[in-house]
Amino acid sequence: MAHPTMQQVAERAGVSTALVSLVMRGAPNVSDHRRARVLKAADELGYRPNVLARNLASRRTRTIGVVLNDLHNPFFAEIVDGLQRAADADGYRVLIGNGKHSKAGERESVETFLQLRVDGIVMAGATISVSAMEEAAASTALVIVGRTARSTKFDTVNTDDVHGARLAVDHLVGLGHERIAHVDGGSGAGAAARRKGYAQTMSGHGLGEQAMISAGDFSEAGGSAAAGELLAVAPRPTAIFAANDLSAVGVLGAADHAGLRVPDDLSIVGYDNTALAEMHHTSLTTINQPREDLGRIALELLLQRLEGGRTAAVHHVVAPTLVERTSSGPRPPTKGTR
Amino acid sequence: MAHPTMQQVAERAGVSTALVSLVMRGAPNVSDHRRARVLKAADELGYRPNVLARNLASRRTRTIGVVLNDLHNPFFAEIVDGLQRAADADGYRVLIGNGKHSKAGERESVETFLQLRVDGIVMAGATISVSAMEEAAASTALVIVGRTARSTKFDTVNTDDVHGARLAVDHLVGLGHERIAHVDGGSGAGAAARRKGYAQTMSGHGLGEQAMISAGDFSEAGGSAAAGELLAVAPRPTAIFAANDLSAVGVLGAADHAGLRVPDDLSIVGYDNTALAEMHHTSLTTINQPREDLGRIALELLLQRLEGGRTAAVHHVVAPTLVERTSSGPRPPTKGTR
DNA sequence: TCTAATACTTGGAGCGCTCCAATCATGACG
DNA sequence: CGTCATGATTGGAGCGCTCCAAGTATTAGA
Repeated sequence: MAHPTMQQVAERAGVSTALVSLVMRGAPNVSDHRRARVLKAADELGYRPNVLARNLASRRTRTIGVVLNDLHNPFFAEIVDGLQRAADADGYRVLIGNGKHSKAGERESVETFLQLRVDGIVMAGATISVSAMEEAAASTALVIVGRTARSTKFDTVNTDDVHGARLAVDHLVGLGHERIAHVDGGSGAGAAARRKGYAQTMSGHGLGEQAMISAGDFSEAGGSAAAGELLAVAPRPTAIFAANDLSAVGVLGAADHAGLRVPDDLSIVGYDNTALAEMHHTSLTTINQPREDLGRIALELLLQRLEGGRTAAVHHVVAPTLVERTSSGPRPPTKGTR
Repeated sequence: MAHPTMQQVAERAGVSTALVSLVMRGAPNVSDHRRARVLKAADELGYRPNVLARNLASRRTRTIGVVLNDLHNPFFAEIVDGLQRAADADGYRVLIGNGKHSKAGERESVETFLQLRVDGIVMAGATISVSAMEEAAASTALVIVGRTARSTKFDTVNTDDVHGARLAVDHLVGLGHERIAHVDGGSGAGAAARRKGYAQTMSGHGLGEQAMISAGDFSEAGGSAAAGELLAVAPRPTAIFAANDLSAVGVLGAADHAGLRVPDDLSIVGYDNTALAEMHHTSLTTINQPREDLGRIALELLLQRLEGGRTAAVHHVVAPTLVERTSSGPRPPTKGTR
C-alpha cells in the first residue's frame, strides 16, 4: 500500500535505478527497448515519482509559488491564468498560497514557499513592506505584480495607474463633465497612483477646483459609503471615477438608493475591467488592465532570472486601456446651482 | 549564498544535528540553555529548515492540497477560508491547485499533490469522474466538497441542494407566485439536485404544469440567454429561480433589457449567497450555503482519516438557508391572459 | 559514596531520487 | 581484426533531515 519506489520499478524491469531515473525524466539516450520495459513496470506498479526526493536530490523544484493577497478577488485569478499558461508551456508547476488578505498571511505563504525551496515566487497584490520583499528576494527570485515598489533586489510588473486614471478622467471630460469626483482606494495597491492621476488630470483640464476625493477602500461597502457622501454635496458631481470596479458597483448601489439614473443623472467609471464590470446588469465603463499579460510577463521575468542568469532588477510597466460601456454618458443639462 | 543546513547550525552551536533537529521541531526534552544556543546560531546563519528533506525523512508533509475547480469563483475562496482556518489551528499548511476549470486541469493538480506526497487532498467543485476520484483516494485521504458522489473510498461534504431549491420555490409560492420558472445549471455541480428540488416542489404545490425550465450553465451569459427565452413566453413567468447567483444576475440583466422592474414585475431568486448577491445594486434573494462550514468540515473529515484512523467513508450533508433581499416580492396583480 | 533513575545528547542509518564517473556495447573505419 | 568514437547503462555518493538505539550527564535516594 505504501508508494512503490524507483528501486522497485528498477528490479521489476531488471535495470538499474539510474536508468529508471533517466526514463522518468524523459532523457534522450535510452534505448526504446529499455524505455518500454521501465514504463511498463512503472505502470504495473502504479509508480509515481516522489517529488520531494527528486527535488532534494536535484536541488531544483521547477515549481513557482504564487502568493495571492486575496483569493476572493477574481482580478488575481486572471493574473494566475496568464502566469499558469506560460508556466505550463515551460514545464513549471504552479502552487498558490493564500495571503488571507493580511500581511501576516502573505508572509506565512512566502515562508512556506521558501521552505519548500520553490524556484521562484510571484506575489500579486502584495501588501507587505518592501524590506520584507527584499528579504525574501535574498533567498529566491521574486517578482511583484500590481504594486509599484522600486528595489534593486526584485522585479515588478505593473500597469501605469497614473495613466489609467488619466484615461478615465479624460473620457469623462470628453463627455462634458466637470464636476468629477473620485472614490479612492485608501492604502490599497495602486490606489495612490490612481488618486494622483485623477488629481493631475483634473488640474490639467483646469478643473482642479472641482476635484473631490472621498475615501474608499476598494470594497463595495466603501464605495457605497463614499458615494453617499459625494452625492449629498450640492451641487452634486455628475460623474464619479471609482478606484476599482468593486467600489464602482458600490457607487452604483448608492445611485440606485438616491434614485439617480445611470448614466443619465450620474456617470460612473470603474477600474480593472473585472467580470463584474462586464455583466449586463452593471455594464461599467472601466479601465482595463491586461491581467493575463501581467501574469505572463511576471513568469517571463522570473525565467530570465532562473534560466537566463539575469540579476539586475527590471520594472516593467504595461499600458491600461479604456473600455466603454453604458455606465458613462454625456453630462446632464445643468439646472439649478451654478 | 546557498541555504545554510542543519549541519552548519549544529557546528556553529557546538551541538549535534540531532539536537538541532529537536529544537527546530520544538521538542520538549531539550535544555533551555542548548535550545537558546541553537536558536541563536540558526538566526545568525539565517537558517530555514528544508521542508523537502524534512518531509522526505519523516514521511509526513503536514500539508493539505486543495484543488479548486475554478479560481475565478469566489464561492470556492470562502470554502478555502474555512478550511484554512481549521488547518492553521491544527498546524497543517494549505496549498492550492488551480483546476483551470477543466477536468484535465483538476487531474493535473491532483497528480502534482500526489507527487508532492501531501497528507490529504480536498477537491472543491470537482468535475472529474468518480472513478478518477477513487483512484486518487487510493493514494491519499480525499474529501470532495460541493459535489455529491457516493463512494466508499472518500468522503464528501455537501449542502442539501434539493432542500435549497425547495426553500426558494416555497418562498416564491408564499409570495403568491405561480408561474415560477427555473434557469438551471446544466451539468454543473449541484445543478441536477436543484432542478429536481424545483420540479418536486412545484408539483408539491400543484404547480407542476406551470413548471418551466430553461437551460443555463451557471454563467451570467447563460442566465441572461435563458431568461430571455423565458420572458418571451406569454404569459411570462412572474418569478425566476436561477441555479446560482451568477446566472441570477444574468436574469437581472435580461429583465433590465426587457424593461421589467425587479421585484415589481419579476421576482428573482439566486443560489449560493455569494458576494454578488449581497451587493446593493443586485441585492439578490438567494439560498445560502454555509461555505466556511463546508471548508471546516472538509478538514475535519480529513483529519479523522489522517489522525483518527477512520477509513469508512462519510457523506456529510449541511442544510442551506434562505436569505431574503429585495429581488423578490409579491406577485404582480394578474392582468391580461389567464 | 554509590546506584538507579531521569534528563539530555548524539551517532548514524535511512528517506527516494539525481548525477557524475566509470563501464560496457556497438558500429565505423583503416 | 584492432582501434576509436559514440551511445547506453550502472554503481554509488550524496541532497538535508528524522528517528531510533545508545551514550553521557545529573540528580535523588540509600
